Amino acid sequence: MATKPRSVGREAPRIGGTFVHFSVANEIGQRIVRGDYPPGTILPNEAEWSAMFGVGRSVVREAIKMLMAKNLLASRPKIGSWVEPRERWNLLDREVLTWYAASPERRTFLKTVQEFRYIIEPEAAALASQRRSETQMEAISKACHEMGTARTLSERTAADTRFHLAILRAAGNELLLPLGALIDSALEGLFVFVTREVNDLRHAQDLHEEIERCIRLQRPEAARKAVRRLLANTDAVIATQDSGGSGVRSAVGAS
Amino acid sequence: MATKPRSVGREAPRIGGTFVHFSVANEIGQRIVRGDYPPGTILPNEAEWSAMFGVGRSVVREAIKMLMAKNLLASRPKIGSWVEPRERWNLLDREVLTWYAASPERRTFLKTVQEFRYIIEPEAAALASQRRSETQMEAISKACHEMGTARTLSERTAADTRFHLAILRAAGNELLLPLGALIDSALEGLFVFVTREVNDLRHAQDLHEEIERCIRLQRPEAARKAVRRLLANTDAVIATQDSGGSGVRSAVGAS
DNA sequence: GTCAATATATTGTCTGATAAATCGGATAAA
DNA sequence: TTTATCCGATTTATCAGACAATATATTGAC
Repeated sequence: MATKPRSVGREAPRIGGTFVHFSVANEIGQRIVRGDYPPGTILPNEAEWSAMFGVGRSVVREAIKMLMAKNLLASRPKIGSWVEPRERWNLLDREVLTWYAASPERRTFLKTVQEFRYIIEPEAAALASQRRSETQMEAISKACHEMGTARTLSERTAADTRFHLAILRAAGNELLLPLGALIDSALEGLFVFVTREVNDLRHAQDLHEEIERCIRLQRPEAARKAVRRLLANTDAVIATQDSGGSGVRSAVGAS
Repeated sequence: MATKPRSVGREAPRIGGTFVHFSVANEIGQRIVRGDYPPGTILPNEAEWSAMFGVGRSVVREAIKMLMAKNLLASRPKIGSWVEPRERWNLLDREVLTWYAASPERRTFLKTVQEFRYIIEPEAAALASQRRSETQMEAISKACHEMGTARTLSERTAADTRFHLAILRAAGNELLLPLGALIDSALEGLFVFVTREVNDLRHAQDLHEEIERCIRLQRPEAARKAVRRLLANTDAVIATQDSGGSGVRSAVGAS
């Protein structure tokens, strides 16, 4: 069973468990967001991609349809496929955001996302403090507590993410949750973590617990302010690493 | 040119100017969001869709890839395609939101979107009042003025949309703009308009102009409050129509 | 020089065939 | 009886080759 014949009739049709059209979409999408093909550019035609990646034309077509669904490109007969203007891109898409995070504009990306959190999260916390059910409150408290007792950094980050998502869920708006999940997954995708001294960690934990308390006590305005304090703290961390580090594994966590 | 021969060699490969795979994706997507196939359901297979719509298999496959790109479904050999759980859907997508708006849950949708605007737009206005450039300010003022002088309702609505988008653009966050465009297009997709008496229209116009003024004078906090007032006004309209109307062409505009 | 017909290149669509993956049942073994 | 293994069937994944539709570019006519 360990060594099945595996009769490879053709060249590997799959790569690492994901399907080929997915890989191709990923590759082309990344190139577009990265800026290899600026908006307005006519992309290589189907045949060229096909030859370039060594896959069938249908695979290329399906990959392109996936990118069309994200508004990264459009196409018409005889013209070819072209990159859509940036404003049309569906930036609120997990994959697109991931590609963005991996692009040379990573710095801009970080600032944009961080600012975006200033808009979303305070309000979410306020809503959550008004509407959270008991079960939702438990989930929030549990995640918060687990953040405090986490032994490894990745454990802590995971709990942090759960904490934020639990708040968004408790806010009870169907559009808020995907938005938060989007941001979290984009940041997570950077594979970078907050590297703070213990003091900072302790401080961050206090800030999280304050948020938890505000939501428990159902105090919207206080919750809003608490979240703002937490975000300001993260800002400071970003700023530090930004100015200080050259290529220092710079740094933002889910918190 | 009006009556080209059109030599239809085969059965109409296109429908109303849009390509077939697009129509098919639209149809299947709408059915999923509408709830015809609840999450977890195995969808009809390629051959069935193909026969059902009278199109080739490649068209079905490409349509399905587009829906996969929106996380509405996933598929694997021998299993077929199944509807993904709702939490995975990319609700922050223009088309998905449009399908949602057209579903039986339209009521829920309206409430969710309206609440969402409470979160986004006040902050956007505050940011805009701090960062708007002169050109951006001109765009905002122009749209606001055109709202006041519009002769038809649809003209007014269009100007209203421009007004909101101009503010979001001036806020200078790359993630904010798609979000606003998303909301506007979703509401617009409802094909419903605010039907107020002249008094209400006048009042709404005043509220818009107040926002414009706050942004011009660069007063973030005042802008925030002005937007909240505008939204509250819209809320009232929705509530009225909600309780009053049976099927009364009920009602939300871009404002 | 302007306008119309034609050539051409590219995507859109259809069809048929092979590969891969997995479910379900049948069969064999403990 | 229960468990493990194998085989067949079904469905998507992929390939390959064809024709249709369409818009640009070229060419020709006036």
